[in-house]
Amino acid sequence: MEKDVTIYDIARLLQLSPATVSRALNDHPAINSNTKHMIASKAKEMGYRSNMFASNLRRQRTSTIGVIVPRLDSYFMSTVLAGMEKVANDANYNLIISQSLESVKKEVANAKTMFDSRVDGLLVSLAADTENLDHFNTFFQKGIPMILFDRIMPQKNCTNIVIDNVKAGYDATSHLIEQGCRRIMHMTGNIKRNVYEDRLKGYKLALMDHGLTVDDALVQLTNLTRQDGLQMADHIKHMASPPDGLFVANDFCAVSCMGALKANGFSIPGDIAVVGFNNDPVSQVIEPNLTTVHYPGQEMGEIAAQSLINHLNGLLRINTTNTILLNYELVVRASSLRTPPAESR
Amino acid sequence: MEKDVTIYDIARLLQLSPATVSRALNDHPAINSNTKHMIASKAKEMGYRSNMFASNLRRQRTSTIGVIVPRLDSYFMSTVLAGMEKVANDANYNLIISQSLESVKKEVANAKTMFDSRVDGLLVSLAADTENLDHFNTFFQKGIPMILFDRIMPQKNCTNIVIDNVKAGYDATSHLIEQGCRRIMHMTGNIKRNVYEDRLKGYKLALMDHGLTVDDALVQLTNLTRQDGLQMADHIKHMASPPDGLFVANDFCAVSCMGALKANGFSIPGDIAVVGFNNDPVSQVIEPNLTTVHYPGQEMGEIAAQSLINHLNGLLRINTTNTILLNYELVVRASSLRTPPAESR
DNA sequence: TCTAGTAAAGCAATCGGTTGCATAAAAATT
DNA sequence: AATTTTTATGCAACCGATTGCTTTACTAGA
Repeated sequence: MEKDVTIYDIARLLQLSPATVSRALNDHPAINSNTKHMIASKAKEMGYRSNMFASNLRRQRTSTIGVIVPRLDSYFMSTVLAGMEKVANDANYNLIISQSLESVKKEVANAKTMFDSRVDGLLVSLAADTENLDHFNTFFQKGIPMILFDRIMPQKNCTNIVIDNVKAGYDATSHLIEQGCRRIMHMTGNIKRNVYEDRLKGYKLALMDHGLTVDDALVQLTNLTRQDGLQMADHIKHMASPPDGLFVANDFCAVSCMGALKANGFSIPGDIAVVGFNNDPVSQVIEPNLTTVHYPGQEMGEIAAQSLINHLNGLLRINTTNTILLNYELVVRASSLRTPPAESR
Repeated sequence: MEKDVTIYDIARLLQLSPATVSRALNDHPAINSNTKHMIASKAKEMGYRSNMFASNLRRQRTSTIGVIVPRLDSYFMSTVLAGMEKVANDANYNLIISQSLESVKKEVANAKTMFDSRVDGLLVSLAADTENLDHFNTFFQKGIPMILFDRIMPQKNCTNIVIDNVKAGYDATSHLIEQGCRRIMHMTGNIKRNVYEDRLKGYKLALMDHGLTVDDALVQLTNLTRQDGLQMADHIKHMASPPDGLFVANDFCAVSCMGALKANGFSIPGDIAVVGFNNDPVSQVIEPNLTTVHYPGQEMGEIAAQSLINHLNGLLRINTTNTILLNYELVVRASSLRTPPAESR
């Protein structure tokens, strides 16, 4: 357990002052480039590593970014984090990641922890039942930048990164209509969350644009769990006139519902055509494969992290409320395809 | 953007020395309890938060634990991390989480980052192709404790936390045998990893104990991806005498294989009984529901984190190579049940 | 009353970089 | 040759909490 090498050790060996060593290692312009090289190689030789705590203490910043997400256990979130990690590593930032498990209470606690850890900035995707951003006020007051992604909420001085969920919901619903569906059910999550609210909006718009009426009985708000999917299948079974199309705002729930529907004798897509959301791997496990909306997690993570870091480095200002929209893609698979695909020439 | 409150501010207002304030806040015995209360309430009133960097710098420790896992996007890993987070928060430790994405290269990079961040300890689950622990040598040399969980590798001075994969594999295979299977195929991952190696061992032992011979053609090493599952189904379809039982070391892969088998006209469990591993939620999506091995992620995370923290606090020594075994459970579902369940009275 | 003992609090050094402000040496200008 | 400018480096204070050692103020025992 040898002692750590410090800039003082390097300075002593090279007959220089610690100040010079510090500047050299930070590539300060006032240092002669020969000196820099000499110091750099000596540092490497001695196995020097900068003491982040001394540095942070003096600089009053931490090179740490806090990340709060509802859950880690989705393919989507995993790719988001991979993207963030990549960017953060390249920029010499650390990530502190925590999950709210969809509860405001835990989100509040996480925010406090992040604050006490003095993160330089925050990347957040909101829990299901978060009503407001009051628990982030300490950050706003201190001018600590925060970026919301995917599960967002309008907020002054806060960049949002998201896909156009209204349009995506519109496309998904329109696709079902084009496949001949006329009674389309929409199953979604807590509409406090933009992602669900907007998909619902898109659903309604698509119906209206195609001359269909919105039947409130066909809009079902749930928690989108496996259990909810099963219950919905049961509900559909007992409906006087069941839907002929089903748009679920989450693949996993869609898939569990499909399984139960099949077990109850519904044919998919014959009786009911189904579209999910997120392009979770499970969508390719179920038979028939699930039509879904894909959007780029890795890219969303990279952009979120990069925007935050750029802002921290003064390269970009997040002073005006601004929103970055990413592209999505409707991935059509068998669960919704009633017409044979158009001939490809 | 007000300035932060420091112990000097508190000291000045209360006409005390910073030393006393520091000791009081750390509940030092030499401080009068009235003084402690007075300081504590003043600190709260002023919104004081300790500067971890000053503290870390002085104490030469970071109150940070590094976590390296292959991937974040499994239900299992998400629960593990939830458990770690809980324990770490309660003990005032921070977590730095990174994923190796199953690549040694990234694992090495992550280890370096963790080292430079001066984590107090490390919790690691190894990537698929990690051959040795050389990239953690810097930690061993410095005496920084490390605990391996789930994907482990024997190592001096390193606690391992794991389930008895041999026994679990044995139980899964025995269950299939009890259901009347005689040609049981085993599909597993890279047997560099204990989890796969051991499950394979258990599989072989069970066969032998029940008087069945091990047929190498029935042991398939793959990456356990969706694609691998599909290919395996195809392979089985073309076998002269297909297996009547299938034990897959991963639920997701098992499920994709099942789907393809069904599409090829195999009945499950009639023609082939299937058992998976991990109790992933997807096991309850597929029809028939998948028999699988459940083990407690949250608990594994809690125990790993708690053991590490105890060691850091000197309450527990990880000096001898020791292994903590957690319980698992074979969850029998329809995919393997050929006999009606015994009457429950 | 005097001294030893104890409880409570303060002094000052320390952890390892960073940075504003000198300073010294070399180069350029007059 | 004298002066200004540029380049390269050093000095020393600072960031905020911690802690070994002292000091002060009481209390108890002789």
